[in-house]
Amino acid sequence: MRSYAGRSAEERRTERREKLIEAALELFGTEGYAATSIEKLCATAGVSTRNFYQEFSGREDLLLAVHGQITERAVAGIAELLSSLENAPLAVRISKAVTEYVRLTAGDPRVARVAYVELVGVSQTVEEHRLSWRAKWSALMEAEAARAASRGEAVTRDFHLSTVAIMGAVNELVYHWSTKRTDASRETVTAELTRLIMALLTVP
Amino acid sequence: MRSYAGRSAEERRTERREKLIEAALELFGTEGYAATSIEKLCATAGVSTRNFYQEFSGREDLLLAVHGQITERAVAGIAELLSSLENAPLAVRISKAVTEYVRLTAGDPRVARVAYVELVGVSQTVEEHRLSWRAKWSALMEAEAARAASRGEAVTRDFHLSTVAIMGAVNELVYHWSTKRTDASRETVTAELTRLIMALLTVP
DNA sequence: GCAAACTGACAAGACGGCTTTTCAGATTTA
DNA sequence: TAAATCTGAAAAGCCGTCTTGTCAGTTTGC
Repeated sequence: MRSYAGRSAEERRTERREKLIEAALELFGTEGYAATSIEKLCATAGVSTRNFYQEFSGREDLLLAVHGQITERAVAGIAELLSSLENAPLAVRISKAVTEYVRLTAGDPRVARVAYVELVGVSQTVEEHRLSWRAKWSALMEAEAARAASRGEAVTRDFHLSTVAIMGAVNELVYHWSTKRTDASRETVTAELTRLIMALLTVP
Repeated sequence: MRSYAGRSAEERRTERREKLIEAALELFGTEGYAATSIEKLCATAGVSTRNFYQEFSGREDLLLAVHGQITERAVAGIAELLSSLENAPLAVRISKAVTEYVRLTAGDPRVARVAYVELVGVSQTVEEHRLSWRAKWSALMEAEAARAASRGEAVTRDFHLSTVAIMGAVNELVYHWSTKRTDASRETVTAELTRLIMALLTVP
């Protein structure tokens, strides 16, 4: 491996990888995963098919990479936000977390589509990836609920099913809003979700 | 067209159609839509590929037929149930409707998988079909909410976003439970959903 | 300047599924 | 019984995609 065009081999690989992930976000997020061939991906990224197979084992691998990037950003953003609101009241923590989540995932409609539509039902492998992320989100929310309960801000009960329901509600609403923004303002959407989550945490 | 093997042409066509829909439910619901070829479908149904193309324009057409059957049964079941509970209190109507919905869609895990996973993100056409059904459910729920409000059983506000959130919550939880029944009893699931819906209808 | 390494573009083989056609055999009607 | 009709099974052509291999041209290190 030798440097080339002023860049090291490592840099060239990383750059190609990023260009392919960007192209995947664009194509998977607008035309759909099923309708996107590897040739289209490479043409959009300005990369040869040979390069493609140097970075990814196939189209599915690229899909997982795109989703991984999206979700890692979202998890990191929410975790950082919550830790910065250490002593804020529950309603504020929930409201700000929801607002940030909506911003991160629905800010770009392509992101929402990849995360909530294109990733679903692709294959056994992708499905396992999807469900494992879902479990992580669920655990994060259960921890937050337990914290609220211990501070007397929420009732004490098993919140596992509640977190699953919340994920469904949040994702469906975020996707709905990302496709039909005329339906309501962003504030209305976050208010609706905050109301739902607060209700689940405080109603016995 | 002539009768054959004691059956009219119409009967033979209907029977083949039903056998194909049953095979599709089995294969789409266990191995997945993407992994199911037309040959597999025909072999499972005990029908030739020639017959297949006499009944359906392609694999996607069959998927829509399966989902149509599932959803029509669910809508009809819920509508009938609600009209039979004309004067029952809201909590009872919601609870029984949720119970019936869970029974209809999660009773058979294959049904849940086809409805909530395999139908998502297949193609533009299928997506339109899916979103139009979602809009119908939303309208049904909005009407029910308006009815409850006029009887003083719910607050008066725009419930559109709430119905979208409810659909997400219900579908996610039903699917979750249909795959991991050990997590909770059916009663726990319906109780969780009833709580969520009642909270959204009564919290301002 | 030169050999070695790397590049993108292109092509070609492999593969699998879709869709139509063919065909021999079974069943019905006259 | 004979002709017409319908049947399932098999095959064959078609198509698009994936994946690997080749190649001439460019850049690098010495």
